[in-house]
Amino acid sequence: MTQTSPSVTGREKAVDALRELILRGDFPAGARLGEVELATRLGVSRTPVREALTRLAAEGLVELVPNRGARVSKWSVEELKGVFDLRTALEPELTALAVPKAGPDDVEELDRLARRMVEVGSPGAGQDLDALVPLNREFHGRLVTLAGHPALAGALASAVHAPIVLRNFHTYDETSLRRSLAHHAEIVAAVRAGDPEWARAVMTAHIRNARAVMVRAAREQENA
Amino acid sequence: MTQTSPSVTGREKAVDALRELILRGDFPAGARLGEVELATRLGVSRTPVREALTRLAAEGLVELVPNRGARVSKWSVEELKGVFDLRTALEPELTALAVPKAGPDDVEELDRLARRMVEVGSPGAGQDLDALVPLNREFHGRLVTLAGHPALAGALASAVHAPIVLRNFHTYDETSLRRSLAHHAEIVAAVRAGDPEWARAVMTAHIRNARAVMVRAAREQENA
DNA sequence: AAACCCAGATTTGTGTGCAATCTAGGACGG
DNA sequence: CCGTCCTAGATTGCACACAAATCTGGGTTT
Repeated sequence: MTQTSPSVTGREKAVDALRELILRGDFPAGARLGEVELATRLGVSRTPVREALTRLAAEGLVELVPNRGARVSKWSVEELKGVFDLRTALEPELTALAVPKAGPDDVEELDRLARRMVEVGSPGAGQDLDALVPLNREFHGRLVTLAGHPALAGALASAVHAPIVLRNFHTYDETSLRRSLAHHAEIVAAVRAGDPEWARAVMTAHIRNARAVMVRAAREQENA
Repeated sequence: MTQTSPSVTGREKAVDALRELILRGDFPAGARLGEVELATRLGVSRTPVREALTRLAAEGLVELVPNRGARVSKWSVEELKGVFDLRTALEPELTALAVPKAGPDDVEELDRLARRMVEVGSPGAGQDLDALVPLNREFHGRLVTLAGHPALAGALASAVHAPIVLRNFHTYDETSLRRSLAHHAEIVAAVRAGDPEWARAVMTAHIRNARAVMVRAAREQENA
């Protein structure tokens, strides 16, 4: 679902820039997004900014209330559950589809990403939870791209955004984090073995593990 | 996925009006959508029209090419298959979720819709395939709403649009059409019986039947 | 005759002004 | 003291104007 076209128009530039800003966490969830503020920051006028906001609203990244402007989306516990239900319905299937399409280079790259995540994710001196976010995006994104199924991928895209905005890896307890990293490695093994059902099963477990972590974190935050 | 808010702003008005125009078939698939033309037709300026177009593009109803305007979406055979894969992944699940939430009134209404579809859909003097389209939308829409799962429903929405734009019932052969109408009745029976798995299975069959019909029709059209 | 090229016309992209709406804060009355 | 009303500032929604890009048709060249 990444934008691959040249994007010469200001609107596309604004969409990509703003999406990246939000996904990278420059704006906290719930933050107000003033049109003039964004226009200044992105170096364009309000018009392309408005169009970018409507588009990101359609992607689910921002919420748009008439006459009251835009905010970075927030998710209630129930909404978060729903988002992970959606991932559960789609991402294991996409993973299974990706398996027969993965060539040696793809497996190699997935393996590299999984190993790198273990490096920066393991507790200790070198741990860097923020570095985990882009690596994780890349890992899941590669699998989705390999699947070669734009319709499913498009439907999944908005569901993948939610946990990213919530800066997820900081909410993992150590056990769940290790489990999650192990899942990545096991998915690579399944892909290498050419076993779609194995990959599907591990991805399902991976998502349900993440769901448990995120739901617990969101519930705690709601009660605070 | 239906817009329930008052929608006082011109943009919302434009989105809803334009979506309805496209779904009702006022514009054929692939038709060019000029901004000034739409602005005149909807009685607003180009600005809200542009925002409506970007939103409908996100819903998958229109395709937006930079500097070259908007067209009503067309689907290749491969894309159509993908869209039905998405429906297969989501709609049976939503149907199963709807079963325990349906009250007597809901069952009654679904039954009424299913019967009405048999009336206007059965070959003979009273057959009116165009009248089938809104009834079918209503039937599936009710089930989705009952499920009470906004995340899944949102992801499904774009997938439901595609067959509607293609004015689907004209492409059904008689056997497939009777089968489709029977599915509706059987889903009502499953809901009445409170059996989610039954409902899920029939909905899966319903979608695969539709998929076969649409794919065949699209392939013929592509070879013409 | 076919391909190319170039200007005019049309259409989209962007900036900006103004009206409508919302928000914050204080004055007023209970 | 608390709640309501009202006003001022700020922000969004929309329309319009201009700039940039694309499309069309006719004429020229090979």
